[in-house]
Amino acid sequence: MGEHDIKDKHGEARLKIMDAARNVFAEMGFAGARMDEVARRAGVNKATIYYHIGDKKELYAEVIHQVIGNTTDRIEENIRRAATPEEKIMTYILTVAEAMDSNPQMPPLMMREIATGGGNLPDAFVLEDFARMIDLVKKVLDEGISSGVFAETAPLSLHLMVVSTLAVYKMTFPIRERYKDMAGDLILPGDKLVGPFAAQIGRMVIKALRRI
Amino acid sequence: MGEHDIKDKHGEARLKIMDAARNVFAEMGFAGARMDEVARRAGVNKATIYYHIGDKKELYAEVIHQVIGNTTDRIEENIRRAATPEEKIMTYILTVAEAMDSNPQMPPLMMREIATGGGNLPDAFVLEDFARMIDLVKKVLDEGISSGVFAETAPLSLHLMVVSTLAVYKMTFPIRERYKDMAGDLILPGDKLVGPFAAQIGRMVIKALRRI
DNA sequence: CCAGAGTATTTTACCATTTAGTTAAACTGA
DNA sequence: TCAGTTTAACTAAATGGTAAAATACTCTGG
Repeated sequence: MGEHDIKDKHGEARLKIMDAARNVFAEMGFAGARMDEVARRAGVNKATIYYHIGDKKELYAEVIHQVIGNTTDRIEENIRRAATPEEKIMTYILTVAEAMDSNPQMPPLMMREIATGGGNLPDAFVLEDFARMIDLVKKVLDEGISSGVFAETAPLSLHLMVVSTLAVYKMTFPIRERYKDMAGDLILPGDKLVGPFAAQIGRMVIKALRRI
Repeated sequence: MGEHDIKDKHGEARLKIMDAARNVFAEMGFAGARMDEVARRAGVNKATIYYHIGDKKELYAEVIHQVIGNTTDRIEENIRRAATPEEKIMTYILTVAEAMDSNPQMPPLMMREIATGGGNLPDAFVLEDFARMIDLVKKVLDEGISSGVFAETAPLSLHLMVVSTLAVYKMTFPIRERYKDMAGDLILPGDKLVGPFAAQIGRMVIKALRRI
């Protein structure tokens, strides 16, 4: 522990580097990201990155860990406050949406990582975070199933559905924006998830989960 | 037209190049893809790529066009054969699943493109293909809504949900495989979409769409 | 409180490699 | 011969990474 805290003492350079790296990796992907660009945005010399963190791979792993861990924490916390299984599902969906809204680097990082088959994922953290998340969903589903409101459903299916739908909606904003004129009312507006879109997805998911 | 046919005459080099390029871009993304690697896999000198197709961007655009156009065609065709709106929705989902199963480069290409905000998308084709797809979904939904079986639903929401869920499931196969031992029954097996997974998603989506 | 030795951090300047793209020569078939 | 095609060889720029000098900071004994 005490290792992925924000930083103990004079971690200002480290913070600025991580912040810049998160954005650069999200925008350009691992291969597209440039160490020079990270240094430029962090307002730091490139060699400083190597001094504080390490090479490109280590920097990337650090970024992924930070983002995934942070989000999982939030969801776990919020879900506790809801009462019924249906409320818990809705809370879970809204919290994922909220996490993506307030942490816009998360969807692209996630999607790119998935697109590479997780090739750059550092085992250590990710397994833990990921398993924790699925387990969370499973518990809510089990509660709903045993109380008779939910039909039998695979937790992973549900989770993939929720996360991918929200992430893709978020990420397609520029594309939707670009083709707005031509497609008219077919195109949904906005890039905020929290609001009509997340609510609609929430309702659809709950309907899909219900017995009968 | 006659321009995105497989090729008229001695298009063997072109075919091999496109085939290699599709795979390399799918595996490595645009920035990660190397022209030398494409040439190597195509069994062709690098300069031949520039002679037949053009630079990296043109090659990429060609690949995207081929993949998206091809898939949209298939869905449009298959959906015609279904009778009721519910059957059409199921057909639509199964066809997307089938397209992804038989064209495994599609999900990663799609996801990466979405993750970059469509930055590399060539306007010309994509707009057309994309609009066609959404319009298709809209017609099926409208039919179901006016006949009273479906509730009002945004076509784009539905489409994003279906496509992203299937793509993400497909792409998480290596990750799921990797963590199989630890997570036990939480992890769904297999990488084929057509079968239990697509069927389950189909059922869930239809339930979600139903009035009441 | 301070000199200055010692440590941590940052920067400059650089290298080796990779990579997109080009050129001009060689080859092929009609 | 000649247009179409392929190839080897090359270039220029970009890029990940490093070594060593320069700077900032900390801590000690006087």
